[in-house]
Amino acid sequence: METWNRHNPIAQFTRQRRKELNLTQVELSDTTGVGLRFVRELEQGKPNLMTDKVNQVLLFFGHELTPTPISDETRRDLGT
Amino acid sequence: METWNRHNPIAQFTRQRRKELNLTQVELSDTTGVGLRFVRELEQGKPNLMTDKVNQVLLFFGHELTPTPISDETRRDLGT
DNA sequence: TGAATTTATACCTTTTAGGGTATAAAAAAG
DNA sequence: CTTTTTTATACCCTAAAAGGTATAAATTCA
Repeated sequence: METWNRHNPIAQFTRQRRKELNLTQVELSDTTGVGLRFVRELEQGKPNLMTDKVNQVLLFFGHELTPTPISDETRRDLGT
Repeated sequence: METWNRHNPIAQFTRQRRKELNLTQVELSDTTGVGLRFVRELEQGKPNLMTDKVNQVLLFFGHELTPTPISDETRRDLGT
């Protein structure tokens, strides 16, 4: 099983934004319409998610998934 | 069923980069290790993909999926 | 401290993404 | 134009994501 990583870009972004708005995971789940379990797996860095669910959450923060140059953080994870 | 969109950021990016390198879908499939069908669905803008598969392809181009502010293109799609 | 709230883990079920392959359509090459 | 290559569509199958819920751990705050 691939390993989870709470510090991947998506997980980190979501958790940070949610906290900034002082929302609980339950509230974020309700407002975005995704399941509570999904919010949790997302924030805990589950390695495999469906893009439309992720975007459903990101949209709430005015964001979406797009390809960007690999970050140092990620490069470190890849052992490069 | 949600509608496909060949012009979404991920689809567009992948197709463009692949062409720049003069690769066929088959070649991209082989070198990245994802199925050929996946490459096709990706480039044709299937609305729902798994993030790790997408990243498996993007990695080949030195990129990865991250949250970015919503583009005008996407905003148009959302009818906003 | 202890009570209340928030987050994390575990189990089961339904749905669907992705792989493989075979075929058709379209594009490129000759 | 005809042939070859590339891309697109259609089918079945398997694996796993996402949902719901119940419980446990951790955090907050009185």
